[in-house]
Amino acid sequence: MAADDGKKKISESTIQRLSLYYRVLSILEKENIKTISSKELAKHEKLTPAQVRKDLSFFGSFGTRGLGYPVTELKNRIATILGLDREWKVAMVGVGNIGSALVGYKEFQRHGFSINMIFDNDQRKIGSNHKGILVSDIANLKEGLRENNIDIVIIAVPATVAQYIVDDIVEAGVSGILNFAPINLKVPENVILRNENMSMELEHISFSLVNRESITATKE
Amino acid sequence: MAADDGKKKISESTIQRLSLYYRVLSILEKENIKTISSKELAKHEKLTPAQVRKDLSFFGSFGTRGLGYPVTELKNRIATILGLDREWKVAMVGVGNIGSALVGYKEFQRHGFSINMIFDNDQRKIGSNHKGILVSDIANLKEGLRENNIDIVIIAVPATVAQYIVDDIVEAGVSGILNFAPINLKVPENVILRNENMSMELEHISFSLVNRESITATKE
DNA sequence: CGGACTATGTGAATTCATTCACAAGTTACT
DNA sequence: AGTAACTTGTGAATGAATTCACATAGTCCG
Ligand SMILES: NC(=O)c1ccc[n+]([C@@H]2O[C@H](COP(=O)([O-])OP(=O)(O)OC[C@H]3O[C@@H](n4cnc5c(N)ncnc54)[C@H](O)[C@@H]3O)[C@@H](O)[C@H]2O)c1
Ligand SMILES: NC(=O)c1ccc[n+]([C@@H]2O[C@H](COP(=O)([O-])OP(=O)(O)OC[C@H]3O[C@@H](n4cnc5c(N)ncnc54)[C@H](O)[C@@H]3O)[C@@H](O)[C@H]2O)c1
Repeated sequence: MAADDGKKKISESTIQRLSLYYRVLSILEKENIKTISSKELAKHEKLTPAQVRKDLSFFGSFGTRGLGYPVTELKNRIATILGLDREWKVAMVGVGNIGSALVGYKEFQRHGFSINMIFDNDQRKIGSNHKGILVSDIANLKEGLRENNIDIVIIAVPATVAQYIVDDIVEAGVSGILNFAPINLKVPENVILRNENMSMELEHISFSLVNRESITATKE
Repeated sequence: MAADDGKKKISESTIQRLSLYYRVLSILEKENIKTISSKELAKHEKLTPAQVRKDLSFFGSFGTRGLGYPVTELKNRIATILGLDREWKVAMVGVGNIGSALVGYKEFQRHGFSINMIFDNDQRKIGSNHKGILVSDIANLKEGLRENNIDIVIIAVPATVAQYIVDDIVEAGVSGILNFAPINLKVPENVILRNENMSMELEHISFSLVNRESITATKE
C-alpha cells in the first residue's frame, strides 16, 4: 500500500520518462482532463503504450482497466516517486551567464527546487542581489551549505575550478550535484552527480546531419 | 580509407560517448600527451576499456596494439565522425535568460557551432546588439534562415509559442533543431530534433536522493 | 634481435531494455 | 443482466547494448 518500496532496479531511462509523464500530466490537469490511457500518454511523448505501462508498473498499478489512468492522481504519484512532493534546497555556485539564467528559472521552482543561495568569487558580485538572492562569498561555501541545509548544488563555474568546488561541496555533506561545467568531476560514490552537457546535444545533431546527408546526397 | 561509411547502426549512447572522448582528447592534446590507451581514456569518463574500444571499432581501427591511440589523430578522427570539422551556421530564437547565456558560450564556437543570427519578437530587443550579433525580428525568421543558409536553430522561447516557431523553421528548410522549451515538439521525421531538459536532470537527482535514503536508512 | 609485456579489435556471452501478446478487469450501452 | 468494446498489468519473447575473453599485433628494453 505505502509505495511499493520494491527492490527491483529502475533503469535510468525509466526515470527520465517519468519526468516526461509528469510534465504531460501537469498540462493535462490544467486542461481539466480527468483520465488518460497509456496510448494517449505515449503519443504525447512519442513512446509506445507498452512502455508507458511497463514504466508505471514498476511502482504499482495506478490505472483502471477499460478506462485509463486518473490524471491528477497519477501526477501526484509520480511526484512522490521523483521526490517532487517536497521542497529541495538548492544552491548555485557561479553566477555568470548560465548561472544567472538558471537562478530565475520558474520551472525549477514549480517542481520543488528552490534556489536560495548563490556563491561566487567575483568581488563585484558578492553582496549584490540576483533575483532577490544575496550573492555570498565562495570562501563561505562550506559553512553556508551546512548552515542552510542545502540538498543540491548546481555548478556553473569555469571547468578549471569545478573540481575544487565539488570537493568542498562534498565535504560540506551535500549529496546531490548538477554540473554544467564541461568536465568529468570525481565524487565519492554516495554522492549523486549529474552532468548537463549542451555541446553534446549539438554534436549529436551535427552527427545526425552528417550521416543523413550521405543519404540525401544521392538524392539531390 | 575514407571514413568507413558503414551501414551498421550506431547507438545513441555511442554518439554521446564520442562527444566525451572528444572532450578528453582535446584536453590531453593540450597537455601534450601523445598516446592514450583505452584503459586510461575509460578512466577519464568512468567507462570500461572494452566500451571505449567497441565504440571506436564501429568507425575503424585507429589504435596501435601494445601502445594505444594517437591522441591528436583520434581527436581529429572523432571530429570528422561528429561533423566538427566544419563550421555549422546556427541561429538562436529567443534571446531571454537562457538564449543570451548561450549566444556567448565559447564552447559552441570552439566545436564549430557559430551562432550568427538571433531572432526575437520583443521590440526593445530587435535591432539591438547581443555579443556583436544584431537581433532580427521574428517576423523575418523564414527568409532570414534561408538567406543565411542556417543549418541548426536553437529554440529558447516560451513553451507556449515553441511549436509555431518550429513549424516555421521546418518550412524554412532547416533540419537540425535544439530545443530548450519544456515541451515535446512535433517535426517531420527527416528533421533532427534534440531536447535539452534541465528539470529532468534535477528530477533525476531528487529521485536518486529519495531512493538512496531508503537504502542508507537500513544500513546506518 | 628476441622475448616479455602491453593493448587492440572483435566474436561470443551476458546483461539490460523494449515490445509483444493476452488474460483479466472495467465501462457503457442495450 | 448480458455483451461488446476498451485498456490495464505483466510474463515471455525479442532486440539492443555492454562486457568478457582471447587471438593478434605491436612495443620496448636489455
Ligand atoms: N554560458 C553558457 O551558455 C553555458 C552553457 C553550458 C555550460 N556552461 C558552463 O558553465 C560554466 C559557467 O559558464 P558561464 O558562461 O556562465 O561563465 P561565466 O564566466 O559567465 O560565469 C562564471 C562565474 O563563475 C564565477 N567564478 C569563477 N571562479 C570561481 C570560483 N573559484 N568560485 C566561485 N565562483 C567562481 C565567476 O565570477 C562568474 O560569475 C562553465 O563551465 C561553462 O562551460 C555555460
Ligand atoms: N531560464 C532558464 O534557465 C531556462 C532553462 C532551461 C529551459 N528554459 C526554457 O527556455 C525558454 C526561454 O526561457 P527564458 O528563461 O530565457 O525566458 P525569457 O522570457 O527570459 O526569454 C524568452 C525570450 O523569447 C522571446 N519571445 C517570446 N515570444 C516570442 C516569439 N513568439 N517569437 C520570438 N521570440 C519570442 C522573448 O522576447 C524573450 O526574449 C523557455 O521555454 C524556458 O522554459 C529556460
